Amino acid sequence: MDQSGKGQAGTLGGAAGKPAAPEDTRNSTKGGQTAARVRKAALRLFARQGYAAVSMRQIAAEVGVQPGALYNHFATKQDILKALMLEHMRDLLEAWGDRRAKAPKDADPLEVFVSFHICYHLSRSEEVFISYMELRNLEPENFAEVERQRQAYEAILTGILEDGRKMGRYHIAEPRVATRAIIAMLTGIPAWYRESGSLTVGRIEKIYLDMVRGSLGAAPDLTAGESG
Amino acid sequence: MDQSGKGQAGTLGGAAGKPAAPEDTRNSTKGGQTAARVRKAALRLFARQGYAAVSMRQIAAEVGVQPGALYNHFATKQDILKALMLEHMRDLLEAWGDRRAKAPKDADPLEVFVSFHICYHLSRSEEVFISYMELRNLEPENFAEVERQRQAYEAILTGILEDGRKMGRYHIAEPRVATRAIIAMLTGIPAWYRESGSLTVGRIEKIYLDMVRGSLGAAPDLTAGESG
Amino acid sequence: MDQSGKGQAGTLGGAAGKPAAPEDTRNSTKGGQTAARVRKAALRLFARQGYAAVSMRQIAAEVGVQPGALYNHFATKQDILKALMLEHMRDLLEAWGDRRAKAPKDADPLEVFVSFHICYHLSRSEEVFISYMELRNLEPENFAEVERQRQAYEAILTGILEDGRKMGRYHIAEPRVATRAIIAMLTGIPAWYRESGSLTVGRIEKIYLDMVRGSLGAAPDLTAGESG
Amino acid sequence: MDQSGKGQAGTLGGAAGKPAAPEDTRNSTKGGQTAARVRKAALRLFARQGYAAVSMRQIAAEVGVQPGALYNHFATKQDILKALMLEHMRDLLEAWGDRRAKAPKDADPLEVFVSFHICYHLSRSEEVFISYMELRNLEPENFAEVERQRQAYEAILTGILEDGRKMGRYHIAEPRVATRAIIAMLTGIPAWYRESGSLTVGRIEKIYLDMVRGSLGAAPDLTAGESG
DNA sequence: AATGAATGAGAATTCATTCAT
DNA sequence: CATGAATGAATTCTCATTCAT
Repeated sequence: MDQSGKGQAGTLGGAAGKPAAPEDTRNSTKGGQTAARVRKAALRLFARQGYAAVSMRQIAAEVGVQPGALYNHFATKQDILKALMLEHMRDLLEAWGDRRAKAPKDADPLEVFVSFHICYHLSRSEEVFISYMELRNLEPENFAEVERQRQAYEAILTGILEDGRKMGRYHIAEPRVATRAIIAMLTGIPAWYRESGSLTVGRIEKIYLDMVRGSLGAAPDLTAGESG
Repeated sequence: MDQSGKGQAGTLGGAAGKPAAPEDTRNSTKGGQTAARVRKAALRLFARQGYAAVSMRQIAAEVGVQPGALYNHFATKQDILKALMLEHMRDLLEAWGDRRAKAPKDADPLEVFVSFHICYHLSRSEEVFISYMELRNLEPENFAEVERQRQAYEAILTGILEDGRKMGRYHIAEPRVATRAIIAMLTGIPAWYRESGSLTVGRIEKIYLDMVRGSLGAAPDLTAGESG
Repeated sequence: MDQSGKGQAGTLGGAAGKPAAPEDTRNSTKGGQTAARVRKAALRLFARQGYAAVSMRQIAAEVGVQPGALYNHFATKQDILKALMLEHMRDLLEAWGDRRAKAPKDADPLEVFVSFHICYHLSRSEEVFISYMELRNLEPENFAEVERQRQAYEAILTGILEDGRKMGRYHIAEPRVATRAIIAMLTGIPAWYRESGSLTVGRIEKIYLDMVRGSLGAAPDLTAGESG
Repeated sequence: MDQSGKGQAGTLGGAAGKPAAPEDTRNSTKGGQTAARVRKAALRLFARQGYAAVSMRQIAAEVGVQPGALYNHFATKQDILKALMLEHMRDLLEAWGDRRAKAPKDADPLEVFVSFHICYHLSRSEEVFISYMELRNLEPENFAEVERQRQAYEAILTGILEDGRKMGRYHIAEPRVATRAIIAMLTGIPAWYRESGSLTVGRIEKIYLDMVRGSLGAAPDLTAGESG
């Protein structure tokens, strides 16, 4: 019953991002289409109101279907959440794999990661938001699976930091701590970013990359002037 | 059922809003004691399960009282959340006022703030957690009030950063962005910190202070060696 | 549980009358004053919302007192209703006694009764309304008592009708039926009467007296022209 | 617990308002049957105990269903009341339309109306009772609708009276007042009428018709002797 | 694959009433 | 005589889920 100190996240307000592609589940059948619409509706509603505050009836209404019909696609409400979160983590790791593969060999891995993280999190802000906020509503098994993937993702950055430290580029006391600090910093962006604001994504990437480098004790990137 | 150690991140702010009635937290009368116990029980439960997932029955059971008795102290469930959040923000700002007053005149303001933020957030992790997670469950008016205080709190750090920039100590493109980045970084700590872990609070303060300074382009503090 | 066919009444809207005199209970003590205010508040509320829909809390709020204080004056909510209804019937019969005593010996008893009934019911419309509407909410014993007094009141008119029949003035098949018909007709007045309307009470009395006389097959009263 | 024979009186009206959806009363589907049973149970219970004193649980128990199931048929408790009252008024006006159509051309309209009103109100006494007692529990919009129909019904009698006055048959000062007086008189019947009593409906009709005619200053109907 | 109706549990809140102070 | 706090039961209504059609 007691679950203390769980999942604090700050991407409040979230939801400014583009909706997940409906092809995610690659279903061209009528049922598959409905399942995708359920996922989409649940994603929006969970992000805005929270898993516990959203009813199956609300989701059904959003989809334009009776509540009972949802159970043709998901066995329980919990299963919808599980699907959203597991797919999000899987997509995140997949997307990182793609990005790394496409990056030039001589690119700064830290820069690639920071840029990727910011872009991805801004474009999938609802999934990201849910992934932080609703962890405690996952059943233990599902929670463990997501946690594993989260750690895998963190390990990517930790690896980059350790490599950089070995090469003398970064001065880091605790790579695991630095990893968390950086990811927290970056993940906070969607909480305040607005497309309508004055800052472009590119500018945000630049600012944050500089801050991240600085926090690692790295020499500033001299290919550009002082950021700002 | 217990799934501890879930992710926490986010930006924070705050301002000297209207204080809640001081009687709210009095402890002298019988009713005041019950009200305090309600607050405490709700704090724990909201932090662990989330506002929407906690029932008044649960709170009452925790307090050792019938559900109806809660309504002698709080008109609605929402009012409990409102009280917890407004009091937290008020306390946070008050605590900062105390800390700043006690700090030596020649202390580095950034260091004082970072140290304060980490200590306070580690010592009041449930309030902090709720303040991030349950914002969306606040009714608009209450939300606006909390938001005002949050912004006032952020303004403290922004002020420190701008002063440092004027003095040439910090190289910051966008103080508002830097503020959010730093607060997100610091606020993420309670999500992974465990008293039983190997890192002391003092050590965490040191590591984060170095990272924060670095992120601001400040010269490292040479009174100690490489942080570690 | 089953109370079929009870108390249909039509004095809807009621409540245009003057409040009952607070001296009803002849209490000059502080407590007596509160009791009177409870009665008054309950009268208004019962008339407007119905006994079942009014809470002790509402009554207390109207009186400006905490709910528990009501129990210093009435043992139960039912007792308030009982007091209002029994006092109303007692007052009605008392008022009739007064009126008859004051009437000139040669006055037409029917005219006196009709005039009395209309005036009294218009001036005490809330009590009247409650007396019809809330009969079914009286406990059986209290109901029986009120019913007895109601029958006593009806018997007054029945007596007048029977006297008139014996004297050949009225042509009535069933005096008991005629009694109910006339009382229903008269009691319906407060449901539509408005002080702000174009009809004075005097005019209403005239119209109804003519109708009542006609319904009894009496020769019209030639002391005035055709009513209208 | 059973206290029968409580007072009933009042004025009534009605008009050809918007018909409720005709599916409301269908009986073909399983749900339609349940809805009809809900209506029936609520009718009985509201008539006996009053709207405010009846709980959804009680209605559900009467229907033999769980309380939640009621909400598949009526969105709120208020909606049940609304349905009962609107349908009653609609049925009353429809029934009058039928009766008038069937009456011989040379029949006395007043006689037709009085006979219709008495019969209809004796045969539908629960609906009638609720329609008088629970008006104040209708939400304003629903109340207005019922009121409109009530006035339309009253207008039928007012029309008859005015026609009779023009023809010199009736001597009436205020047809609107006379309408209310007559309707109050007639509507009071179900409050005391018992099938087991000594008076037949036919006899009651005769007595009341004579009283009504007399109250209008009409010559008594000489096709029968003194009513009785 | 969807509907309409149902279940059984549980939600927030209110109720009449009691009682120590 | 009034208060503030409590009880225990009840209130309307919503919930996730099931299932025959």
